[in-house]
Amino acid sequence: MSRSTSKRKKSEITREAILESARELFQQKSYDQVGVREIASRAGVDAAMVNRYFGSKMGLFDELFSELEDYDELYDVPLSELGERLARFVIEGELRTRAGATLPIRNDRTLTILRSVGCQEALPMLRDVIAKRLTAPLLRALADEEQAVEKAALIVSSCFGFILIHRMIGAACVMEADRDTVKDLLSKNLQAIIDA
Amino acid sequence: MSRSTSKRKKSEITREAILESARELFQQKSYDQVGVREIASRAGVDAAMVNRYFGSKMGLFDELFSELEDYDELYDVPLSELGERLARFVIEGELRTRAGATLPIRNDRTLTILRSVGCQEALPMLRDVIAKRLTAPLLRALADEEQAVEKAALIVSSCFGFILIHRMIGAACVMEADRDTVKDLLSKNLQAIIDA
DNA sequence: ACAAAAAGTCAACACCTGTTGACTTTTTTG
DNA sequence: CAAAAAAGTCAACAGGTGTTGACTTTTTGT
Repeated sequence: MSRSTSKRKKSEITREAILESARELFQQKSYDQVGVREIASRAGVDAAMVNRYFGSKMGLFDELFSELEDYDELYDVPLSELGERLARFVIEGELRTRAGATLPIRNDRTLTILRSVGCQEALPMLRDVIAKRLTAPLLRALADEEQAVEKAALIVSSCFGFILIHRMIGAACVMEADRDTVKDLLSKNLQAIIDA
Repeated sequence: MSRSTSKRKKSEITREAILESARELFQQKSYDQVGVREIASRAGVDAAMVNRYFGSKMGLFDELFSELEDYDELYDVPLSELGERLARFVIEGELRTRAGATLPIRNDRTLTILRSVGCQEALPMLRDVIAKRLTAPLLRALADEEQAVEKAALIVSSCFGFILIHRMIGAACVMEADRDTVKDLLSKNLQAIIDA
């Protein structure tokens, strides 16, 4: 009944401020290029708060992937349409259903994974996220297909590869390419893997 | 005529020792996870030697890409065979001609690129290497095709993506996949992009 | 309103980083 | 052989890192 139940508890606010700051920064830079002081100051709090709320810098980083969306929705479509859906997701960064509604799935966290994949300290956890959260649902969707494992490996490679080259490296060849043409090519390409 | 012309000049030896040490380490860890002291000690010299011979840590890193092989050879094959050749190169890491000779092309440096692609300091240079040394020859090979830029973008994405998932992340789905099946799928997949 | 508990601040610790300049040792040259 | 030049060593610098514990302020429950 005290004034703190109407507003969110203060601790919740700063905790969320730290998380939001970390989301932004870890999407721009790799794990060891982002300092706890930088995260804290952007959140308007002291650096020690990171350790208070998340135990350690790695604890905070870990938390970013606990809040990862459920990717089963992404694959919840007839196999004959999966290629196109994946291409849209990879290139547009978000996913709209045919009806026009926006699914709560964005691939921002994929970029965060890629940024820090060079950090030995973070790699084991990221590998785990990729396996359990991203690949496993795809494998489930492909379960009835022959060579499901190999197809999944190639699909994951292609998707990550495109996001890497496009959003992270910003390689010239991709930036100069026509967006719709690329989307069409990628769409048919992914579908070809599925149908192989 | 002094004894130093028979043996290689001492300075050449340590210079090469530093380079070899750097090649190994930067292939295993990212740019900012490898220290100059680590490089030097593995080469059996003092850390200050890195700065003496290469100006700075970044100067040494830069040097690793000056010695990059010429990738024109990789694409010097009829377009109808390019898909298979790229797949072999990506998966096996080296390239044998039909005759059995080994071309002096390895994709080790590709791994070095991927390891450090998360480092803001190194990214501009790596982006340049990708554009000028890896992508440009491919674009030349595809010059007569329609949608050459878009096809190149997708091919580069797929190749980098596979090396990323396979050699760097070591994701479960790829490690469990049957090597020959994956090679066959990737080969046909890349060829499909070329022929699209 | 008072005491207990939670939240936040601050300074310091121990360690590591790339780089530099003075110094010593080795090699080459005249 | 002696002097000049090259090669290598060493210690220190200035800055940054994540983390911690003591302390102060704010909020909570009675």
